[in-house]
Amino acid sequence: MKNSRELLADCGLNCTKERMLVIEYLQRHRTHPTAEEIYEGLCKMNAGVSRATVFNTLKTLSAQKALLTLQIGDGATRYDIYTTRHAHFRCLNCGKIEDIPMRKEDVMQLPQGYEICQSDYHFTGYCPECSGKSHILR
Amino acid sequence: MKNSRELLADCGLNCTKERMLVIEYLQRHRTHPTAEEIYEGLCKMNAGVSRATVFNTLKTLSAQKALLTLQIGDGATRYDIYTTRHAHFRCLNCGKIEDIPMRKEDVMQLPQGYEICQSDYHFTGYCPECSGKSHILR
DNA sequence: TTATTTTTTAGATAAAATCTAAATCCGAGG
DNA sequence: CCTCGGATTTAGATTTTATCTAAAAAATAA
Repeated sequence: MKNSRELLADCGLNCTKERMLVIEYLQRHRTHPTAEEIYEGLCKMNAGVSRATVFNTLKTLSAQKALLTLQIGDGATRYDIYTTRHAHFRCLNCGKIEDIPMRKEDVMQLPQGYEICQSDYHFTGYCPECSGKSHILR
Repeated sequence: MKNSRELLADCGLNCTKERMLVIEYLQRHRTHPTAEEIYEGLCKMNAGVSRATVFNTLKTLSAQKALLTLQIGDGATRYDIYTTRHAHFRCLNCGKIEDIPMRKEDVMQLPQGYEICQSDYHFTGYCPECSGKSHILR
């Protein structure tokens, strides 16, 4: 796994303490957190990083394709520092968002002429742990 | 194409003038509009429908799976009244959102145990019309 | 019709993200 | 190491998107 300093250098971005903290938070928390969750996590560490910086950093890194942005239908944008091809699954019962491996043959080909910069494959439903349970809460 | 009255009946929803107007707007505008765009469109028609009603109606209809909600990464949620299986493509140059047909074999299978309620396959990039053009504006 | 329930409404509120402009930091060049 | 200029950070204001509230209106049931 690339460290935060290397990752920033590869993106051609200056190395700042704030950017490193955001990257390292995402590397430690593979839960697809929102900007707000990252901000609160850093606050608890007394990192002294402002909310605007968290948003700025996430925006800058995603412009460099150093992280994925996820709009998976439960409000705020979520972020994923692992950028190798995979799909996402969100459980309607427990709320967790899981990475789903994607094989090459799972990637849909678009008609000639489209230039793809990004693709997102999202599933919503009940995960194996929640699927068997009573549906009363639904 | 089902008319708005039939569509509401099929969902077990009361038939109101406001709901019919929202459904008919979506049937006439296959551009994947936002709630705000629908509201403004109805205002121009002097439909006298409030913003809250547009949001309420969209939420009610999507809970009944009578329409798709799209979070395709450019801000507000977008809506699509055509609910047969298809993917979406958003052009970074001209901004349009296109429907992309999906064959059965394009649908990825998840591992055993997952219960899928919804799946979304979104592509972002440059459409055939914009792909050839100068990249200066990017 | 009358009663009951559902829906609509305008405006207030909340949530998510961006903007602003002043302060601070980074790092290239000396 | 030090300085300078551009890049970055910051707190708070603002904007955007969506939801909440409770009273009024409309739809449905009796």
